[in-house]
Amino acid sequence: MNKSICQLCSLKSSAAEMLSDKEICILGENCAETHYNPGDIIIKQDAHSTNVVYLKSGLVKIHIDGIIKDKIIKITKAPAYLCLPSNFGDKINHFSATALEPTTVCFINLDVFKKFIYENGDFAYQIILDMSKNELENFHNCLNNAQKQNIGRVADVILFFANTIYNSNTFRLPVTREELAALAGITRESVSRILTEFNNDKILEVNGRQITILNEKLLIQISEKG
Amino acid sequence: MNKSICQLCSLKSSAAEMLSDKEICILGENCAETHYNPGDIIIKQDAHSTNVVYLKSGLVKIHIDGIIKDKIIKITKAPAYLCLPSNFGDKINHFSATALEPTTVCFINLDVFKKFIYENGDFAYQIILDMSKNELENFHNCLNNAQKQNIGRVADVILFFANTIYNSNTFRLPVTREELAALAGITRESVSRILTEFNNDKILEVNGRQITILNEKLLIQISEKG
DNA sequence: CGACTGCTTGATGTTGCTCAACGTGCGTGG
DNA sequence: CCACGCACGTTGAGCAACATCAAGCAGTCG
Repeated sequence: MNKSICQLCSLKSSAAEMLSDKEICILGENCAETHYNPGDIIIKQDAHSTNVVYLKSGLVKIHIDGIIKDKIIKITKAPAYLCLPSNFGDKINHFSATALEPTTVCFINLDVFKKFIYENGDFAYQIILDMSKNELENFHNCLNNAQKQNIGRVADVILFFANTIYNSNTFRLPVTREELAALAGITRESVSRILTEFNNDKILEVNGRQITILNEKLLIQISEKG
Repeated sequence: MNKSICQLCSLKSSAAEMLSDKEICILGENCAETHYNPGDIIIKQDAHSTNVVYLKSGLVKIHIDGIIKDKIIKITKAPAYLCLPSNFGDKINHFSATALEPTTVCFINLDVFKKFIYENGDFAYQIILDMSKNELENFHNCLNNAQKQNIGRVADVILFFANTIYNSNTFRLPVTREELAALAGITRESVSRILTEFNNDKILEVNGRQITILNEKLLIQISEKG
């Protein structure tokens, strides 16, 4: 881990942009940067949550060991704070976070972070904005998972990677079929079947993890109508 | 609607407790109290979100018109802020809120609320705490709905009313079977079947909307193992 | 009394999970 | 270098869980 020079950081969060020079200095002294490779565990579920975790670059999955099987809550792209609610809730990490791509993370001292909230209204407001957007997104996901059937969920996940993560209709999945299933809340067999079906119907071109969307309109339809 | 005298209000939120006398005064001038009866709509989905909504007393359901059918996101008991994320997100209400019992609500001017966040760190921190707890709860719900089968979901909902809403093993459901189904994410027929099954197995005593939990231990087991 | 709402129960069809078999690529150790 | 185990992926068959459809009942309101 390195003490980071936050003044020079070009990847500040919108909240950190609100900090004064003096506060940025304090941040730098209470902040450690770490690098992770794909598969590395960044946060472990049920561990004590002692730091705010800022995802500076990279891609991670937020997941939880369910009673029965692992469930991936969501995929988060930098920049983002990871699991703020765990920091302020009961101080226990409710989720694990694992890197999917090479990822850089800053661990920020929780007390310093709190101090900023107390003393810098603009900072606090940005954090609240951030949490609000997050929660709305989560609700959207929940609804999908609650009402759609398998084919719609898979369509959803594909569109999510295309639109939100890679901004491209052709991309390489950063996850296995197993993880895809955990994300959609179904079995890996079902994922497999649906992907080959999409391939046969010329909706996708599937080649291992390489995906190309051929008929986006239809895919959106499938995603929407369930 | 009445201008409320916030100074004398005994049902302040933990955030409002942090306000100074002067701020409470400002709050009083920018706050309107309204009463609702069961079935009354408090917030309407897709409407412009112009006020912070504080649930002072009563019980409401937060729901959303899905593509296919209505889904109840959750049941919220006073005291609580309703839908803060909608206020700070895109200013559109993402959910509807409907009273289930006689309910009192304070509408607070959003600009005044923001001002408090900017200028009073304790207030901002309490709001963040509140949102954090909310989000953790929501995740818990999401997980349940994602992994459990029908019988476990119904057990969950019954335990929720017993433990969280009424703090008693005998209570009267504030919702129809239809709403119970929308809350558990299943059909009303399934709810019906499972409740009679619970009744036959002496787990519950079901008498219309009147519920008594006879075998809580078993009910918890059913809820946990899915 | 008829219309309506809320609830229950049974019959039937569909969805998707489980289980099992098998193919493939990769790394390890003999 | 080959044999083997292992993770990942695909495919098919059977079955359980649920939704849907349909019918009927009780209570209520005009």
